[in-house]
Amino acid sequence: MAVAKESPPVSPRNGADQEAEYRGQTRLWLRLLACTTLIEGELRRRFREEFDFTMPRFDVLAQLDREPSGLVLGELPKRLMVSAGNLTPIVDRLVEDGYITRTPSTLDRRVQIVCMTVEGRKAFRRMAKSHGSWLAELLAEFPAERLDGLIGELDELKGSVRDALQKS
Amino acid sequence: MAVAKESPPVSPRNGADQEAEYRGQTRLWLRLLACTTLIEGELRRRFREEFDFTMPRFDVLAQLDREPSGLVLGELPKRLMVSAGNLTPIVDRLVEDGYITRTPSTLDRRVQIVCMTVEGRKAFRRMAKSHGSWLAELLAEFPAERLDGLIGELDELKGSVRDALQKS
DNA sequence: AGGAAATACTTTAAGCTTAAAGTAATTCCA
DNA sequence: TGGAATTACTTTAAGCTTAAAGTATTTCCT
Repeated sequence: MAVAKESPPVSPRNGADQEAEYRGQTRLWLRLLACTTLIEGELRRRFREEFDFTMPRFDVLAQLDREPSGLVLGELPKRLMVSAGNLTPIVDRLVEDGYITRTPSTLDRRVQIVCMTVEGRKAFRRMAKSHGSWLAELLAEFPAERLDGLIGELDELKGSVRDALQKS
Repeated sequence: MAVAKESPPVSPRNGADQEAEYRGQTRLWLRLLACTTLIEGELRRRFREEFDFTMPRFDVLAQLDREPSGLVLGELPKRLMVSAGNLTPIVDRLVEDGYITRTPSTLDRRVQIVCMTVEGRKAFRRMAKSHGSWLAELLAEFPAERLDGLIGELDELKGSVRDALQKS
């Protein structure tokens, strides 16, 4: 839509030509999605089988692991790129299960501080180690010397998409 | 885990060394996930706003678009890499809404054939066109001449992961 | 001061997702 | 032939996810 609008073709194009215009981008998207789905499914399966845990819960712990003094609850949706409402029940359960604490701020009664417990940190370290080795296993056949190159490309891709989103 | 088992280090390693061993793979995974999440969120938002539709529904139609004579229902979970139970309510609703038909096979009463309707095909074409141009827009800043290279890398990555999964 | 706007978070409704268990039909094979 | 195993699909329970609406608190501004 925006493409056709922003750079109108000199001559009218038929459906096939238009399709050809964005085939590369569509193919890239499908590959990206396939890779992510494949890896995510396997990671989820292993988290469940080995630790009876879910990835969203792990992701929350991973954020808190980097913040010894805890984090304002509202930071989590931003960092994890999920909605705020999403986190409420996930944090609820992590508190229930003793992995984290949720403390109302004394300065602003709307704000809550979440912080990993000692047990939470221990559990996270254990799971993080497995998580890393699972990834190393799953990606073992991909040439290690090309990892950084691919990471760089994906970084650029992410930047491009962010820029495009800013504009729209 | 498997890495440590399959190629035991000559000398014992401390935690930091172990972590370094798979940091590249972890970073790659996080980039991959970030790119996918970013794009997927935007596509979902646009599907909802423009067409009041969801991506899983679109994915089903995309599969059926390539099969003029329909598809055995059981093929969908395989192609879309989702569970069978997942598709039941999605297909239910696509049938309800008139996008597809679901016909019991006369040869095997366990089997159902799903097939796009004329209206479904029309709706799909319209959405697919937008889908493509959205992707072109979102990826517009990424150098077009490097698309194929990245696609190739992701293809290889996918193959590597598939191989690793086969082994495990 | 005191009302409007903004902020932080929760709740709700709808839909996606999976694993596991369940149902019905078919095939396999002894 | 007739029971066991397999296959195709559905159902269920639990959890993730979002958008939108709701609540409580704070800030901003007149």
